[in-house]
Amino acid sequence: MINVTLPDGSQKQFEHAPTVQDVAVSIGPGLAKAALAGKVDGKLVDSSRPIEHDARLEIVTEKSPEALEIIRHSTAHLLAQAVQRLFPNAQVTIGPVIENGFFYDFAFERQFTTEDLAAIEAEMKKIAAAALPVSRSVMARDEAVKYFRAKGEEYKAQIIESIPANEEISLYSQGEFTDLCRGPHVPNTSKLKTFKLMKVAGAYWRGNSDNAMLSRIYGTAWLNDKDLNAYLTLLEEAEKRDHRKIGKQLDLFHIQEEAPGLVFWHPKGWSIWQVVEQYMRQVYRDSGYQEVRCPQILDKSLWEKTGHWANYRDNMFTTSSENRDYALKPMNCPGHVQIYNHGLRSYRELPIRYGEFGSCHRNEPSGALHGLLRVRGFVQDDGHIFCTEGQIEAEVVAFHRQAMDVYAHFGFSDIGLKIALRPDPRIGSDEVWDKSEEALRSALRACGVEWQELPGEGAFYGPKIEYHMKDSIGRAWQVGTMQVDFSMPGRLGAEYVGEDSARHTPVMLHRAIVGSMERFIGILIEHHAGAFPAWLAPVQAVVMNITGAQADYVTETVQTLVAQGLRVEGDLRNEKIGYKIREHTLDKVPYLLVVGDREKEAGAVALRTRAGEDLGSMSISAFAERLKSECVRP
RNA sequence: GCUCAUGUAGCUCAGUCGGUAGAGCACCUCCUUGGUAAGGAGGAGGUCACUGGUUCGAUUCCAGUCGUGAGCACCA
Repeated sequence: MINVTLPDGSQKQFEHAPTVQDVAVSIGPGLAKAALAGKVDGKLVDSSRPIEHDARLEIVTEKSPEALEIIRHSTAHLLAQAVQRLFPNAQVTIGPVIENGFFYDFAFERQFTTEDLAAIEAEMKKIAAAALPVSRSVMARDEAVKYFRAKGEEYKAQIIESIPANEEISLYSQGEFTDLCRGPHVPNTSKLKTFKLMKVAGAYWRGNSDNAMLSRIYGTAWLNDKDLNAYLTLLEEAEKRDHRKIGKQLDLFHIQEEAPGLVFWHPKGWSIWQVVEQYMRQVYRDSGYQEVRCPQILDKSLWEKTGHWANYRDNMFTTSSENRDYALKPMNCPGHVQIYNHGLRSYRELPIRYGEFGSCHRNEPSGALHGLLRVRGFVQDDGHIFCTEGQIEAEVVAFHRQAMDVYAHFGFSDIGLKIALRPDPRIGSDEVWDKSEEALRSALRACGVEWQELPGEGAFYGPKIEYHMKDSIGRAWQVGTMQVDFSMPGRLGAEYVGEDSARHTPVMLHRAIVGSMERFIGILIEHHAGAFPAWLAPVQAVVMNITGAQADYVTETVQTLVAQGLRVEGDLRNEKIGYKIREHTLDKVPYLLVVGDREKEAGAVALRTRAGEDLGSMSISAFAERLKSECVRP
């Protein structure tokens, strides 16, 4: 007798071990039809799995949170089956579920192309329509290796060989197709209704660039068409916001062939940059930093001391002159240490905080470049704090609060915190790492916030807090960072005289709030879709005349507003007012000021927002006050 | 860096099964002075990314280089 307890607490008895499906049938035909899988004592299993002892059971249907993952996983198998039907020589490798979908990597004599996708997708639809039952079987490991090798599936055999010999290997079959898989899967292929193949790409076998390049097919799968369409709409929305596209449309910046990964800032883009930089400069002042400026190019010997020359030379741009080798700085910290070292420091001076808008160059691999988001030349709002161990926590807490204020001011309220812990190749003893990691934890604890920990993700010289901010369409971007470094000050000979009149090595904190200015502005562009709030907008208002009769008045009005520090332009072109409004609306100028005889007469402007809202007529000074009030720092 | 795709006027794109190219917008000139998302007419503008090869002839086909895009790898 098997006792099955359902989520509502009710119990059902069965003579012999029932399958999940049997239990569903016993509850009702609707549930029987909807069952995708089961959760037996909290463990996900196939609906065909027998329940052999008393257990709690939850029937997984489309309404369950686990449903999507099961469907996506099964759709990955569907993809593999379709590919092998159309391309019998293609070997299967792995096909996991990822955010919003799945992929499957194949080893094939050529890469798949976009043209192949349509045929593959059609075959998938055919298999789904055939409602092939999906069945699970178990095999001993070595037997499974032989089985796949006999089928010519070398990659699959390798995967299985890496599984411990005593472990049970489960296989899933649908029609002629069998794949190694943990499962669970849907009971038959007709449960897979809403999917779409998205793109093809190369991917290294086992994620290692020394290995063969496989052909990867990405797909997405959802419970219904509505969800699929919502996802596709989101992708379209993201594409519309692409900062490379908007940067071109709004004439903010460009990148050209002669300078890959390096940005030419146009007047309007530089205007945004200046607003951000001046704001961050004020943040430096407000939080006790002294702004400094260091050379771009430094002798090789310095990079040897820091360890860069040995470990990161490939990523540094180098140059030479008169038999000396130099490198363009990839980071600002060594420079700041030189300033710190220029004089004998006392414990009384600590903490010393230096801030720089530090221009850095890193020779990123060409394939990594991406608009403003991944560049070879960039400017960081980079600061370094030299302090004692005892001062770390207070400094981290102060930084955290400041950073959160800045993000809020830029319109980001959802910030995720992560602590990246010791990586494998690293410098410094475990004791120092324990101390550093704990310092970050206790600082965040003092701030009363939650964080996630990422083992192995820290920098080689110390752990770091990462700030990830979510934008208006829910994408998270890593921006700020706070890193504890017990190593570099010692390597570069930084010291201070302590209370005991002996020399000590200070701790160094590396910190940035916006991170790279280029990247941050790219994120701002995408977050606002180019419609910047007035305080950031390159042009805050355009004054336009209806006929030539108001030209002088427009010029005067522009001068009045510009004199007050507002970014205002006039549009005196011989065009109809509708044309000018359309154009500046598309340029996403926050305020459009229309001037006809009536306004000229009254010394006023007629105000319209880029959203098309008519704010009526107001005096020039009233408008100036309105705009200024929007630009005030909190 | 790797795989695949891609590179035509300032922008967005068409086109040439090999005979040196076309649209819309933008730009310039003229007409129009019009009250809230495109008034009209005309004009100018391209060594079709670069370098080689095949060919009577290449922007078109082939190879390489560079850039860009999507992934992968990388991101101190």
